[in-house]
Order: sequence, then structure tokens, then C-alpha cells
Amino acid sequence: MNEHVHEAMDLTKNQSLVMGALTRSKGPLSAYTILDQLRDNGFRAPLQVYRALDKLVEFGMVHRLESLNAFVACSHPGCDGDNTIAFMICEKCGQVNEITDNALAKRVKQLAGDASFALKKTTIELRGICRTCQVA
Amino acid sequence: MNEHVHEAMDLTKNQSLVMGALTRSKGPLSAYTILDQLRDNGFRAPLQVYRALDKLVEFGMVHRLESLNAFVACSHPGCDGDNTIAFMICEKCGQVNEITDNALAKRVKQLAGDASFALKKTTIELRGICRTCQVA
DNA sequence: GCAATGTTGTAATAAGATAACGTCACAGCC
DNA sequence: GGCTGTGACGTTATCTTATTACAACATTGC
Repeated sequence: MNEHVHEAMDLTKNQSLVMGALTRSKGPLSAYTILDQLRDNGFRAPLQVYRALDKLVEFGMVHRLESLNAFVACSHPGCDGDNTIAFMICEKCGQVNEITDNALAKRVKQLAGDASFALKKTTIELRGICRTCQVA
Repeated sequence: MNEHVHEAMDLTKNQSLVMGALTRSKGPLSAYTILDQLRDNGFRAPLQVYRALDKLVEFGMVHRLESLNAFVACSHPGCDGDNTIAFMICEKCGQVNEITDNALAKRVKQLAGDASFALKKTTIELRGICRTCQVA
């Protein structure tokens, strides 16, 4: 059904519901939007969503977009190995593009290394207008 | 008194109060922390802080740290010309280091260009442990 | 059985941000 | 002067985002 590598992990009921909502949606969702979408599935409180999201992020199946306070399903099977991911976020259509660029990641690590900074997580988010929205 | 280039602009009373709070503090502050610090100066509502912050960010004198929901005074006089700034944020001591790296900025622009993405703003935030906190 | 651990549910609340309203000061113009 | 536009300011209420605290239940290992 879904070839996504991450899907192989076995998730709890709440986790798969949240994951399902995110994969169905083609863009990022806020925790509260997810909550609303899952009310029919028995979700009542934000915490149910946040708990599931925490785990999914930990598994590398979901990314958090800091500049949007929203979450998006990972679109690269192998991304969990590399925590240097960049996102291009279109401010018009809301679409998010996940990119892993080696040169970028390398430069970031270099900078951290130069400062003897023990890098744990990198957030790179590009805001702008995507190609298709520009012509329109 | 203060050589910082940005200080040359003339700010409104509220803007200078907020700017003052941020420059006094050696780390990032949340909007509500600023509010509390300025109660004695007549601040009563969050909006007073947010309005000032909006302007200060627009002027390039203050940066917003998306991954912290906090704000920090700009430490580079010339940063307003280049909106590709990176931050190294120590999760232990809370200190923030502002870095402008040409190679990094160039790569980001390259990626955006390759995708015909009209880049407006770039957020780069490195989370980890700074050198001094590692030895401690 | 029993402790340890982990998931779930629920309520309450904290923290972050904005909307909507009205007022005031000032510059530009007739 | 009188008019108008603009921008800062103040206040209240509200909205969105996230966490704390507590109790119940299931599963595993001893």
C-alpha cells in the first residue's frame, strides 16, 4: 500500500492515526488541526496528538516545521540517518518541499565543528514563493 | 554609548524600551519575559511588545528564533543587508551565537534558485551544546 | 501475584500570538 | 484654522499552541 520505509515500524493506534492524517494531507498540519480531524476516531485532547507526534518525530517519520508550528510527514525514506534537512515552504500555497543537500549539510557541520559546538539538531527553513505560485 | 550601527535609527519610546531589554539581556527573551521586565515602564499588554518587536525585526535590529519562540538583539551591524543568518543555540546555557557564513548563504540561494523558488527569508538554527558547556 | 514500564484518557492551565476596538499625535494640504 | 491621512499607542478579549498533573489500564519480566 505504502512503500515508505518508515511505515515498517509498528506504531500504536494513536500514532498511526496521526501518521495517517499527516500522510493524507499533502501539506503541513498543526497539532490542533490533526486533533479536529481525528475527533471521529476518539481523539478528545491535544495531548493525544502531541504524544503521538513526539514519537513520530523521534522515529524520523514526521518533521516539525518550527516557523509554522506545524508538522509534516517525512517524504524521504532515508532521512532519519541525517538530521540536516531543509524545507522550502511556499507562503502562497502552503506546500512544503523537503530537501537534503549534501553540500549544505556539510557546511553546517563544518561551522559547528569550527566552533566546537556539539550539534544535535539543525533547522533550515526557506520561506518564499514556489515556482508554480509565481506564474499564477 | 553604543556603537551598534542599528542604534542610529530613531525608535519610538516602546521600541527603545524593548530594544533596551534585549540588549541588556545577553541571551534571547520571549515576548512575555520582555513584557514582565517592562511592567514598571508602563507596559501592560502583550501587544505592546509584539508591535515593537515587529518593527525591530523589520529594521533588522532584532532576530526571531523560531525554534525558541524568542527574540534576540542582532549582534552584527551589517546583517540587515543579508537575510541569511544562522544561529547556534546552546541548549544548556541558552547562549546564542549569530553567524553569517558566505558559503552557507550561497548554497541556500543556489538551492532556491535551482527550484525557481523566490526566497524571502531563511531560518537556520543549530541546536546543541556550546564549547564551554561541554567541558563543564 | 507483583513491580516496572509504557500507553492512554481527561481536565486544567501555561505560553505564545492576534483581532478588534478606540484614542492620540503629527504631518500635509486646502 | 479646519480637514484628512497615517502611524503609534492602549485596552480588552480571544485565539492558537503546548504542557503539567493525575488516574487508569495493559504488557512484560521476575
